[in-house]
Amino acid sequence: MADVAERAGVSPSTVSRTLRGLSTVSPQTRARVEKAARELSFAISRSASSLVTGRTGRVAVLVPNLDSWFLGAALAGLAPALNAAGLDMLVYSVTTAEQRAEFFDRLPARRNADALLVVSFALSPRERARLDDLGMPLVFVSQHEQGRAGVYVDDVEAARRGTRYLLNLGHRRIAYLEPADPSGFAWSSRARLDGYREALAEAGVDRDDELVRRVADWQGPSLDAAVGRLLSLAEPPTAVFAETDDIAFRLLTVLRGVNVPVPARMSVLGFDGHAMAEPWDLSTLAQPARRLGEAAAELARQVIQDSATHGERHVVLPVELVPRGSTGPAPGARDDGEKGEEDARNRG
Amino acid sequence: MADVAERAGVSPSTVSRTLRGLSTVSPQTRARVEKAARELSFAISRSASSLVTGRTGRVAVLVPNLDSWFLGAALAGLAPALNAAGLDMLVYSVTTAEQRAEFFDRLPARRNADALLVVSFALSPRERARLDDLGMPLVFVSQHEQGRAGVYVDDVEAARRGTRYLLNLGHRRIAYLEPADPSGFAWSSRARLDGYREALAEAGVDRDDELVRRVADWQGPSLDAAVGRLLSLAEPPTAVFAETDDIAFRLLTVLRGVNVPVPARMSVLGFDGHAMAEPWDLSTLAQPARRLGEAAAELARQVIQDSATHGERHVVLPVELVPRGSTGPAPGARDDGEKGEEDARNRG
DNA sequence: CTGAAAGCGCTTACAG
DNA sequence: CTGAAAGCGCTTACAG
Repeated sequence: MADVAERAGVSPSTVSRTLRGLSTVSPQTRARVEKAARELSFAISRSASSLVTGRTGRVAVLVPNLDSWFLGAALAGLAPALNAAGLDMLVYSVTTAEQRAEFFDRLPARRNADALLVVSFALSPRERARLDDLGMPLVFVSQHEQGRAGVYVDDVEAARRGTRYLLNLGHRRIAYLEPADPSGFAWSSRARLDGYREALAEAGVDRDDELVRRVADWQGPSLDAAVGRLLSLAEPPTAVFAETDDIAFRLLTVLRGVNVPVPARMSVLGFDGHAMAEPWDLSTLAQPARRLGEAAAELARQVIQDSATHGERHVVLPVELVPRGSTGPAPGARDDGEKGEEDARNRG
Repeated sequence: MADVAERAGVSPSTVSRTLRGLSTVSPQTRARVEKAARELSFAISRSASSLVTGRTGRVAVLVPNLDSWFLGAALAGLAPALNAAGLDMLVYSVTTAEQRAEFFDRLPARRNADALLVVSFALSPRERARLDDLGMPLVFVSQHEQGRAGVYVDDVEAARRGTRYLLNLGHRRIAYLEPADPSGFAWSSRARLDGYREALAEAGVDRDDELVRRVADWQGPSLDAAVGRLLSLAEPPTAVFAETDDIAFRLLTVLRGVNVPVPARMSVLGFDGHAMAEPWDLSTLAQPARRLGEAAAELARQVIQDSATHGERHVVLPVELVPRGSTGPAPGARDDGEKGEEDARNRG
């Protein structure tokens, strides 16, 4: 910066003011400084400036993994939005206990990032306390907590709508497949399961916990086992609600392999709005992952600007049911609408 | 740091030495300092230390998007490996011309990151020049360039092997589907197409550019059009080699929709080793995306350590053909091996 | 093995 | 509108 000052024939103070866009610089001076900076390909040292301002211009993002569709989409929304706000994005993917200890031990200091975005990550009480200790402004993404800034969807309501949709198709035996999270790192609210149960209760369908099965998160045989259990019940389900599209995809594969036609014999409904849901013709509850990321960036900006009032900023984004070919009427269901049509046809 | 020094009854110099793990600190002093630091939840300010050392402890990663399977997997390998080396990961997703100008204008200064990883991103000559000007150490990931550190796979060889596999199944009319990159941001070497052509030439199959079609990168109707073209040729293909698994997935969907059985009437081979390839039963050339990321982290470390000798570090990782159900013998092909078996069976 | 002092490259009152 | 000076929180020779 001293070089730029010399070349432009001004003081470092003036260079600093010019480069930060302060208005208290005369146009001629500004022009000279900008020219000098360009000629020297000068780029400011964030380290030095953050040392004095106390702001780093950086936001840390904590995620439980990086190779899931949801996180990719959320980051794809988050990154440009942060950059547009002049913030850099530091990504920490914490998947092992060791990394976890490291992260909370070393990284979160207020001085190394202006805010921490916690994305679908289940903080322990101790971790929470440590972050608060450090005065780290927090934004929760795809999860929420009282008195904390957060952006998420209404899982209960969405799951309720999804379940109602299946009920409306005449299904009464509706199974629910939830992912087991072996690491326990991912945040889970059980909200989707709650929504599922509420919708069944509303419709007067008896709760049957045999229909709720937990399956290993990614690949592995436990899905086959779950399907086996469901198909061998005295009264097997005619529809399955999968807590994530990833599970739904695997389920579709298993069903195809064991010659259970979808949706003729089994309807399948997913949750996420995964990019592959359309090619798979999977009915799903689409959540706006990208927009969650964008909203998170906006919250981050606000929380950094005044960390006082950030407590109660909650942004809830909508989930849309996208009906596709993987769901259909329950086999043998007495669907009055369809019946009516048939009658009409027969009369015609 | 001054607080810690006071609490431990030592000088800041000693605190600094302790925290950096220098051996020139007596065990008792070290213990006292560490205790004090813990009690104050002290975390060092990277800004201050990088101001004096000239190192930021950060690596910038430039990607053309964030929501593709490949980048997710690569980042999933990269992030923990960088963290393990004590480096933070700054992610820049540059997808529009505006972001692109911003990035090269503002961010890459040597002082704000110790190295830049360029992942599948096509730099313009001017951008290259600017980065060199700034003395930014570069590592190319999933792309390569003479005299530059890089980690990638041998696309030519892999595509050659994939094509040979189809040839060995008796296919002679093999189409090739390549993605169109509307933004032009993604790096492309044409290497896979070259490998495909080489294998055909080796086998004495005439080159037919009617069989090579470019399709829009993501969704959209252009794939249907391409399939229409192929199926309406005088001599339609019996196999399709898709440059990416994403294209292959969409192709499988289209083929199913138009009642072309796979692989009976059409074999489909992908490229990537996408996580969904197994559930889709898609034959593919699997590249080790995660390991590419890990290797990139290692290269970054080396390049930072001595930027002098980083020129010629090239790491080439292997691609494996994973045959699955989407590929089979060409219809009507005279496969001597199978013929032999049939004869044997008939004799038995 | 430990400390005092200088300095990294900025920003920010304070003068003018 | 501009400059001189102090200081942000570290690290690093230099002494001892």
